[in-house]
Amino acid sequence: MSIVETADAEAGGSLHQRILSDISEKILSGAWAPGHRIPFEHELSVQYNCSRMTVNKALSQLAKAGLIERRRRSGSFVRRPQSQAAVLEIHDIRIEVEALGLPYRYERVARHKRRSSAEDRALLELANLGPVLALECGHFAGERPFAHEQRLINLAAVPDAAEEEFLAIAPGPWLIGRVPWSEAEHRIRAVAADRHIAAALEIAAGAPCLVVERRTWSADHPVTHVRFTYAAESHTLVARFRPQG
Amino acid sequence: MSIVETADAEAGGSLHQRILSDISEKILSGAWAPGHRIPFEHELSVQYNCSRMTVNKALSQLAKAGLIERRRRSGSFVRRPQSQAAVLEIHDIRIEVEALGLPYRYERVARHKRRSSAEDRALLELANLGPVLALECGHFAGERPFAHEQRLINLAAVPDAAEEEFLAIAPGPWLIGRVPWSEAEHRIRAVAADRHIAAALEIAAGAPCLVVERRTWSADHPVTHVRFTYAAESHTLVARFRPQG
DNA sequence: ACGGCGATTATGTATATACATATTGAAACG
DNA sequence: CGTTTCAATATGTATATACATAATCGCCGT
Repeated sequence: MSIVETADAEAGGSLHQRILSDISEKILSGAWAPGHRIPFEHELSVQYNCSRMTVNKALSQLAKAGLIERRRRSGSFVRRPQSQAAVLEIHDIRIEVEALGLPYRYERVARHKRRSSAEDRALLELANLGPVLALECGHFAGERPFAHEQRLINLAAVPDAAEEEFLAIAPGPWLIGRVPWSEAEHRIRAVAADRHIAAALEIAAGAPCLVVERRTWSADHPVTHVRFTYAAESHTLVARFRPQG
Repeated sequence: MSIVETADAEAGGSLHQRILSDISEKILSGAWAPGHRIPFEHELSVQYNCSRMTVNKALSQLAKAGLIERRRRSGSFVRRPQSQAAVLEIHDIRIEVEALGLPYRYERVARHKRRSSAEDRALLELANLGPVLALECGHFAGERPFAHEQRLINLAAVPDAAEEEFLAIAPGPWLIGRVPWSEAEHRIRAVAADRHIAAALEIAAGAPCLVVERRTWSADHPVTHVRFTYAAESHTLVARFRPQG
């Protein structure tokens, strides 16, 4: 029967959002097993006391997300989940280089403390204004540049970083242990080297590079955003895993 | 002026689908650069001779897919190519493409059955000689090439594959379910497009591409090696995770 | 000039309605 | 008895309309 009526506390704000999250909760919790037929749009519109269009919006999104399957004239059904979890390990460049048997060298190129620009805040997903530390560093394998690092540190989350020069120690290892991260996000893509990167990596402008960006949070506070750029020949990311667990 | 009127040949079928793919084509092709303001809902509804709701549906999906950003009172803007892609876990291209709200199309380009060459055996980490199936396939998002697939299948491990033409179904989905994999390895790197890849992806030779290679084993037997090549603009891998819970 | 305030505007959500489309199940028919 | 036809039904798409919400612009008064 109707759960709603008074529309008490909820998250999404909008009604279709709420319907969507109610249903996906049922599916993800296992209350509605794969194959289970979801109430018809018409029934849900009565339950939630809304129009069919609103229910349709929610169900369409669930279908696009792959949680349910819709069949005309038959109804909507919970789909079997079909994903495997893979975890990409966080890599420490020194270890990568040394694993290659090459001597590792670190170099701090630049360091600026500043009020966060709009771009900084976008990269960090930082809501409020506040100071950031912008760093630029080189990582070398033997004589050759191995990776170029561009990093932002949210000084509101890590005030100690303001006092550190990062001349002897790279920001990655410095942060680890000092700031326990609770969540991280990697973005991996290929780009053409611009002039700045080309010079830093000693490659031709326009040459393909692998970019790995990582954003890290600690207890919902953005901590750091870092972009590593590797010359194409120098690097391959490897992730090995087994299905499920 | 109105491009539509008679609603000539198109793909998605529905109007909002068509609007969506028109706009994403403009964005993915670079015709509308990041920051570009997209016509207002009102303007598009005039252009396409439809209601604002229909345009809204298309733009909302584009926003959810991350291609555009919508700001009240200001309009909708092309976002920086932090395009979208499912997490590293699922690597089903159809799902990635459909998550963008674009129609997916698959095409088998070539298929050869042959005795494994030395290179084949190296890619598959295959110890003994034996037949392999070499496939080349195209994956499209709307009209644009999204990814190029080059695959080897170890026929000793999957004899059924010798009888399959892979004209209607992509080898990835075909293999899943038929061959339970026990282990997989990903290699991710950036390369410059050679002539073959450039032609397949409709990009310039030498342009940066993201290459994802996956090797899969089932009970210690190599099953398949696949290489997906993406044009740089079209793809960003995203992996988000927590250390434990 | 400066700061506040309301009007304007684009998007966000929801509604009632309409018709299209695919599929099911049952009735009609050879 | 099998097949065809047809109506019922659930989803798919589109429309006109309405009001909410947020952000911007310009006006106004101090």
